[in-house]
Amino acid sequence: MDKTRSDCPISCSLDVFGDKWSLLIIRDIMLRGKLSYSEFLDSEEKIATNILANRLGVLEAEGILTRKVSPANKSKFIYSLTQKGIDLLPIIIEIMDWGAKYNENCPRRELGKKIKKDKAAAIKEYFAKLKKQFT
Amino acid sequence: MDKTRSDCPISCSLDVFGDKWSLLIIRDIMLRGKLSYSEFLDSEEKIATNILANRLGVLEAEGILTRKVSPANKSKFIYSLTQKGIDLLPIIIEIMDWGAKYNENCPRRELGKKIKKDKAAAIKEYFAKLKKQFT
DNA sequence: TGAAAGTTATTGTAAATTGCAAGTACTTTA
DNA sequence: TAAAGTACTTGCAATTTACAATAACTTTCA
Repeated sequence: MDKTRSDCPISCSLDVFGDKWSLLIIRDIMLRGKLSYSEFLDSEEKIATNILANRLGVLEAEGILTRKVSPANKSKFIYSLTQKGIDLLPIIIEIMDWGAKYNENCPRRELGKKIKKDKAAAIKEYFAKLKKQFT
Repeated sequence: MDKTRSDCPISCSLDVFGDKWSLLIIRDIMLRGKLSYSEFLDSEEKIATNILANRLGVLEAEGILTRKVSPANKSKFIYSLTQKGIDLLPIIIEIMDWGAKYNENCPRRELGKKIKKDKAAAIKEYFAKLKKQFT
């Protein structure tokens, strides 16, 4: 991080992921099983390649994700969430819940329905899933 | 809203408040008792006047806050949270908690400590407080 | 072996957004 | 009636973003 605007934890968090793209990358790796640059690139929101490369660099520099060369394909990187990245789950869940509640045209899918039914249980379930997958 | 990038609830939410400033305005009105343009303007992060005016307009257009002329001063507006705005509380809380956890230099204040002790109770307490204040 | 395809970027240019300083229109206060 | 306060708007420079093209590298396949 270059500079923080204040010592408020909300402000410091927004300094890291307060933009239209960072949390969508986190969503893709956290909830949609995407692990590589090309998978992130073909999401429906159509992120530009330079923005994607920039955000992956920032998120890696912030210790939210890490990358290593794919064993199956040495020209490819596999991205993983760190614990700091996994801990973004409740934020993602709350944003998803709010968005689904207030947008007619945003259907709740599997996770969205679980959240509506029992948010705490859904968070717990996905925390366990992510911990198993990434650590 | 002009256009949404997709029908994903996370993407739709970020279309509304996915920037470095919107949630700081929400923080100010939600947690710091700020109610007017000039109060928002003198927060420590130093938002520019044109950005503030633009974000207040967007947040009002999205139905997250409303404004009415101040009874005490007819040249002044008083901003209030709608239910849609109050429902941003869990997002704010989770972002605050994550930021405090991962930033050495972000001390937990009163609410931060409550969150760490019992997040669900803190959210419940503040929901009640906001409901009383704004509805 | 060598051409084609796939992956993770970088570069260039135009458009959009943001930051900063100044000014405006109106109201309240002294 | 002058001064201060409030909620903006405007102009301009700097930064960020979008979009297209290209590069460097690896793997696949004929």
